[in-house]
Amino acid sequence: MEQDRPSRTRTETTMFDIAKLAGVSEATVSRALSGSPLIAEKTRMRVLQIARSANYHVNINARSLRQKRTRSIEVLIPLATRGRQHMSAPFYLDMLGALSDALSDQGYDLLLTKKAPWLDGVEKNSIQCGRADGIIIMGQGQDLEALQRFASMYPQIVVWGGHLPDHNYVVVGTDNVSGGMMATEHLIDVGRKVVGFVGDPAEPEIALRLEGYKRALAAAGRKVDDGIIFDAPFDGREARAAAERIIAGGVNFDALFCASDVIAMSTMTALRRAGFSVPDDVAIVGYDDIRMAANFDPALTTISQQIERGGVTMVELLLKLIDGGNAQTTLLPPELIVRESSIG
Amino acid sequence: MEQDRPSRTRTETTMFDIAKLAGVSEATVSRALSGSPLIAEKTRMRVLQIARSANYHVNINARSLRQKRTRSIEVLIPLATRGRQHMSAPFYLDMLGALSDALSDQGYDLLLTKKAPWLDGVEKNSIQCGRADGIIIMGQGQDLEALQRFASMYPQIVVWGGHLPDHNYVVVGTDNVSGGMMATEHLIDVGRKVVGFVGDPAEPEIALRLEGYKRALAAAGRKVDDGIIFDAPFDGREARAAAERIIAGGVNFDALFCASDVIAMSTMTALRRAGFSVPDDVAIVGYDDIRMAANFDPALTTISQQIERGGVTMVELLLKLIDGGNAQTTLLPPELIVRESSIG
DNA sequence: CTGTTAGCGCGTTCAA
DNA sequence: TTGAACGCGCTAACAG
Repeated sequence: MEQDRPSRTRTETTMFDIAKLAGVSEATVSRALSGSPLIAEKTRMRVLQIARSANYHVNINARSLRQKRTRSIEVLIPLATRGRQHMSAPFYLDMLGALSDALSDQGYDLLLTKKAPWLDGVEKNSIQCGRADGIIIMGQGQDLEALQRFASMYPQIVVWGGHLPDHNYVVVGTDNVSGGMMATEHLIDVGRKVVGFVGDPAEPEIALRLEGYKRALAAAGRKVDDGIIFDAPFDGREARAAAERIIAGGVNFDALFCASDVIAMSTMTALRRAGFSVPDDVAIVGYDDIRMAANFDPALTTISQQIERGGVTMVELLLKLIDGGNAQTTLLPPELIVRESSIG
Repeated sequence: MEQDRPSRTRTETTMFDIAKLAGVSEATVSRALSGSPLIAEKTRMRVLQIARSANYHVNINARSLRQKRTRSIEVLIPLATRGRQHMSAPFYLDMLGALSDALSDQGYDLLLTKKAPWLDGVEKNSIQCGRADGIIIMGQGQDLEALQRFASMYPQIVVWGGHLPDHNYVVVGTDNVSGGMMATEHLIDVGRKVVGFVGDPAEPEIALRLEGYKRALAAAGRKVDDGIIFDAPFDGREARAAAERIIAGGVNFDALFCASDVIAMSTMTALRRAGFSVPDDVAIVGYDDIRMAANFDPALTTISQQIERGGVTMVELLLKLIDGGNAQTTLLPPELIVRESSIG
């Protein structure tokens, strides 16, 4: 009935085999391996010993089917499919590492998917297929309504993103308004007179950073000048070209708050090529604190998001939701990392 | 017996429900949904219609258990757990994107794991647990024997890495020797007199690039000078410090072939800070062609690895192995991308 | 503490 | 072309 695949020589050993070897029932083997208290320590040791020497491993599918729980979590990352990259790809990838650690610490597997599920309606969603117990979504994306619809059907989700009014899902993220304020205040504090902004506010998190920027200006008694708010949408590849366009339009600013480190680095490169010095002519602050930021020249002043803590928090809240508990949207405090690109 | 978790209101609909709704047997529903030819087209349409409107999805665990096939592949990435990062992290992450696309094109899911399994012996290996049908391992790591042992137990693996003699597993990778030669020849061609090397040959791929470097020097009739082969092991964070140490030791070279783009960028930054110009004083060639390479200042000359094609190839070969077929180790040709860091 | 029993949801045989 | 029956490998309930 089942033909062995040619490449697989060994027959799968099953719990039945171990039970026979140990002279006990399958149930006892199951209990021994799952750490149940309902078993004599002596029996457990013997079964464990036999299982190990037979190189036996519990079949995960059977276990998941039986328990109706997969112990795996799907992580959705908004990396574009070919070529084009999300502006904050390095940040998301660092976060992926943090999530991998946090999930593995909790005994969960990580199922990685690049597509945003709400783009396809609810088809192929891994919770309903019984493939995952919950979903972590990196970034709210640009169709907030679709995300709301999705969340209303599948409550076991946690979203990394910005704290918007009236969302029906749990959000974990940095306090972007506060981060935007910190960056802008810092540029004002170091004596800059005309502080511009670079970023695409179509992304909710970026819009909040822009809001922080405006508030900081207002608090300093300065006028918001739309002429130096550069909101042309662009991804990582286009960042450099966009920066060049900005410069070509005239450098009528002496500081820029860039809404991501990738934008900041591209802008710095474009500025230097155009003959401007960073930070002498233009001071720069980025956002994210990606690994490269500290090694750039000049080292990039930026707003750090607590990646590791963010990953741990998302996992913690999601597991709470899966257990039927409540979870609160959580904003982590951003931190200003002063390096060289803003002082001097 | 099974208590519903509080958070899950809706009862899971099963194939039985669809069968009842459609007035057919479960077997018929199964056939309709799996595209079996053993079914009347009219019946299939009706069942499909009903399944869709009931928002029904086949339970993946039950299917996997029955078919002994999970349609998912585990991908192992050598990202360090906390803090320290692998030298070529950006490259591996781009490759992860390519793998995700390639697997999804073939209808496979991607299970992401950071740990190398052979470090733990064969425990927790996802093939044996029935969680994945095969494994893609990014990088051979430094314990080649352990990898060999692992491969001998689980033939369904494909490894990204260097083509070493006598490996018992399928390798996909760039021809690193040839890549190393191209980089070095290029530096010689642009007139550089003293070409050094930076990289840690404990990593097999790096060792092969170093081999290419040496061959190119020999072919040009030059002596290999160990004094300018800098092989201190370091990861992304330490790259900058290492570069500073190299410079502090005296810049008795006018070109460096850096075994990764991350190393190259850190080295360029360190050189510039020490008052040297790139490429005027020291020409630089990197390896990987990560996204940032083109946007650096100066834009980085580098050896491009065909990431997308590499991902597709690995998936293709692995699926062949899983089907019981044969697969050959495959080396893809590297390509020299000339930018600014090496000419001028 | 242990064994027996039942069934998770599905795909595949075999018989009709 | 369809249905009935079975079992994939495991764990939870129940009885002892």
